[in-house]
Amino acid sequence: MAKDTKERILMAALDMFSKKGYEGTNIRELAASLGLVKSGIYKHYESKKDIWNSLLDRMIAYYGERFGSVEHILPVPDSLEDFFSMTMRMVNLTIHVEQIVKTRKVLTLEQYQDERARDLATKHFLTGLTEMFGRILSRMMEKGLISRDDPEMLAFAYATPISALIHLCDREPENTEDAIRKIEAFSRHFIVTYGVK
Amino acid sequence: MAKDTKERILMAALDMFSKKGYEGTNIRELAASLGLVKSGIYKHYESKKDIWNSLLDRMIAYYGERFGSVEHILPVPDSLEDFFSMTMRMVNLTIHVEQIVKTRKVLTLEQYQDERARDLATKHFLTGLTEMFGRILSRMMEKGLISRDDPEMLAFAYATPISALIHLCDREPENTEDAIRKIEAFSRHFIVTYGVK
DNA sequence: AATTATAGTGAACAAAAGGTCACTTGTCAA
DNA sequence: TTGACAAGTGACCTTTTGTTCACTATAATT
Repeated sequence: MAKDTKERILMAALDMFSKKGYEGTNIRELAASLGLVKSGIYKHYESKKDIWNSLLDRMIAYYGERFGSVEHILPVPDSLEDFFSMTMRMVNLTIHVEQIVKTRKVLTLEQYQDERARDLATKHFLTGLTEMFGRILSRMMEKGLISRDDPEMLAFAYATPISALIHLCDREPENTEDAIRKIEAFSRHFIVTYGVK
Repeated sequence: MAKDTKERILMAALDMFSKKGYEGTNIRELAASLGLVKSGIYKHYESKKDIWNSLLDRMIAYYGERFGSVEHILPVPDSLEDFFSMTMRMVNLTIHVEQIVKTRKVLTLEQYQDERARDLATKHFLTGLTEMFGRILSRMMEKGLISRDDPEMLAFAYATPISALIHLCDREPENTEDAIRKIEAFSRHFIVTYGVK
């Protein structure tokens, strides 16, 4: 009689939704993966949709924690090398933390069905990363590390190729190492192009 | 008693799959959207999976036609302005031709379920565009329009931001105009950065 | 004109889906 | 010790799902 069953259901749902999508997920299997029977689920959630909405609530809240409070520890790199390694640290995190990977997959699968998923997808895949790099690059320009340019445009040009390769890792996990090397190469190329020597 | 029912089923399936995904699509609705009853479908396809596989066959064949035969009319721009307008023409096509949009959506939704969809997704979203721009940029470097650099890297840096905004249009069609303006701005910025004045 | 293949219908079916409910069991408070 | 409550079970219900099949009507073939 675990008290954390409600939480475990949410995590199992994230797992199944990220693999089979909302429609492809069935409650029996979900319950079985937790070692209980389907009716047990309904002691914690009213319906399948309720699980879904709770999961989305969670994802939105989590996203707000990490990216929402913008100035939430924003270490400005003090060298181009620092900028590079900071990028790679972030990339490795985003690629290897299971929960983040699953979140991206779920948003990918449900973006056309659920409006909140749609909005969160845009943040995750586009505006979030871009805004973050926008602030960083802007500071780096002030510091003279990056040549003066439109920081938003540079951030977009930096974030989206990286995002594309992160998506590739989600789709083809067996090619993760290749993708990471490509991100490294891209980052270095970006620094050569826009960095101040 | 239309002879082209088989074809119409495929197009209706593309439409529904792109909206609701494979699992979310049901045969009754699919049949109804064509003005016939569900059992009629089975006169043309053995099963739902058969429809899906036929659709994938079609998408793969179509992709091969457009991108596969690489040198299939590859007009090399003879000015930077030409490169820009060529980009925008391609973008407008890819964003506004319904069938292409639906194909992207289907691949997005089924990329984790079906291996062929997965492979095609990578081509559509990443390698296809990149290879194409790689060839173009390589020629432009030879012509002295673009500064000498790694053409593959430049192509990647050019294709993926555009691809990200195409995805945005699929997700948020109401923001299509904004996205197109952003692509224009990005393309111009790219040309300023790498173009030879 | 007779026949045959093709396209489509409607009823029926088995399996799987989400969900409900009466019931048991273990935990904690009074 | 007792009572209340939360957590979990198993049987059951309804709907929806993909699929089949006997049958009809039309178009093409002999």
